[in-house]
Amino acid sequence: MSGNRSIKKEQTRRALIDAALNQLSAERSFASLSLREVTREAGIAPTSFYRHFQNMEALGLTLVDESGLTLRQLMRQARQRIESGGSAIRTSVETFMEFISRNENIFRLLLRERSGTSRDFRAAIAREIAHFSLELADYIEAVTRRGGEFARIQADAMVILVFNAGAEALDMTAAQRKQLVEKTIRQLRMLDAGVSIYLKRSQNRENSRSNAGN
Amino acid sequence: MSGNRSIKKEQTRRALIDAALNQLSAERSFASLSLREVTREAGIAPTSFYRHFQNMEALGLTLVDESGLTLRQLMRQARQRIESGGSAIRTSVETFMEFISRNENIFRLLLRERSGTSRDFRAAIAREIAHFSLELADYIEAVTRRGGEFARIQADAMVILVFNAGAEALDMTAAQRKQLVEKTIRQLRMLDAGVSIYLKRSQNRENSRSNAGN
DNA sequence: TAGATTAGCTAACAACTGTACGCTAAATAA
DNA sequence: TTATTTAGCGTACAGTTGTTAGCTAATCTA
Repeated sequence: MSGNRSIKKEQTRRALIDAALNQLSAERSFASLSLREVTREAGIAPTSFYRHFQNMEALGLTLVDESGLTLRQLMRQARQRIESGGSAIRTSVETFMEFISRNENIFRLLLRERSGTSRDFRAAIAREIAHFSLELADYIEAVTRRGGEFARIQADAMVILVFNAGAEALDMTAAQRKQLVEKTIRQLRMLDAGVSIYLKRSQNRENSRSNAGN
Repeated sequence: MSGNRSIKKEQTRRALIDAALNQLSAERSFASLSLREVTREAGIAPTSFYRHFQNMEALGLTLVDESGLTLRQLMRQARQRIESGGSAIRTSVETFMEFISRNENIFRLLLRERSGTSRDFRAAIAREIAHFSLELADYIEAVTRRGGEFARIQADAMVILVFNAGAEALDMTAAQRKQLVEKTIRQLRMLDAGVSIYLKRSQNRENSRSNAGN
C-alpha cells in the first residue's frame, strides 16, 4: 500500500494534476485542455494517463475537490482574523479577494465549469458553493442569533455577491479591485441591514399574534 | 446593396447564426462548436464560412449582440407589466425567469462566455450586463427618488442576484424553480429594505451637518 | 528465489480540425 | 452586350485528437 511503487504512482498522479493546473489561464479553460497536452506537460506517455484517471472529466472533478478544500481552509483563516477583532464583512470580502488573487486559475475553473457542459462538474461545484454558504449561514446564526431561514437566505445572497465580485475582479487592475471591494462591502452591509428589518417585522407580527391570543 | 445577391448572402449568414444557436445545449458550449459543424448544419461548404465571418469568435460576438437585444426587448415588456400594476420586483424576477425558460441556450451562452477564454467575449457580455443594470438603476432612481449612487449599487446587486438565480434554475425542475423565484424575491426585498435604511442614515447625517452649520 | 502484478512505453488507428488554393456560375456594373 | 465581382464549392494538407493493443522492466508477493 505504501510501497515504492504506489509512492511513485501517487507522484505521477500529482504531476498530472499539477500539469492540468499549470495549463489553466485566462485564455485556456479546463474544457479546452486535451489529454495529450496534460500528459506531455506531466512528462508521461498519453496512454499512461489511463493508469490514473478514467478520463479528463475525472481529473477535473479531482481539481474541483481540491479547490473546495483550499477554499475551506481560507474560510478558517478568515474566521480567525474576525475573532481577533475586525469587521466580519470586510474581513471576509478581503480574504476572499486575496484567495482569488493567489489562485486565479483555480477560481476560473470553478467559475467556468459551474455552468459548463458536464452535469457532474456543475453538481460538484454547486455542492462546494452550498457547503461554503452553509458554513457562512451557521456563522451568521451564531453571531446574530437570527433564525435559520433568515441566516440561510442572507448567506446565499452574500456568497453570490462575493463570488460575482471575484469574477469581475479577474479582469481588473489592482486599483479597480480595491474599488470593487468597497462596493461589495457596501452591498453586503445593505443586505445585512435589510435582513435585520425583515427579522424585526416578523418578530413584531408574532408578538401581536400572541398578544391577540391572550 | 439590396440586390438579389446580398439578400441571398444575408440568408446564409442567418443560416450560420441559427445553426450555431441550434447546436448549443446543456452539453454543448459555443467554445466547443467547430466551424465545420456549423457549416454542415447550415448546409454550406466549410470554406464558405469565411465569406461571412472572419472566424468563429466573430460569429459568437454576433450571437452575444443578438442576445443582448432579446434581453432588452424583454425588459421593455417587463416594464409595461409593472406600469399596468403589480410588484416591480416580482414582475421583474418572473419575467427574467420566463426569458430563461424560453431561451435556455442563449442564456447559457452568456453565462459561459462571461468567464470564457476570449477577452472580447467577456468584454461584450460585461457590456450587455452593465447596460441591463444601468437601465434598472434609472428605473429605481425614477421610482424611488433614491440618489444615483444608491440606485446604481442596488441595481448592480439585484442584477447579480437575478442572473445567478437564472443560472441555478437551468438545472432545476419546474417546482424547484418556483421555490427559487420566491427565495430570490425575498433576497431582493431585503436588499431594497436595507438600501432605504442606508439612505435615511446618510440623509440624517446631512441634516445634522446642515443644522450644525446654522 | 520464482511468479504475478503493473506503471509506463511505442506504434498505430480512424476521426476530426482550420484553412489555403483555385475553380464555377450567377449576379452586377459598364 | 461585355467585363467584373463574388458566394459557394471541391480538393488537399498538415496537424491534432482519444483510445486500442501489446510489450518491457521494475516492483511486489508468496
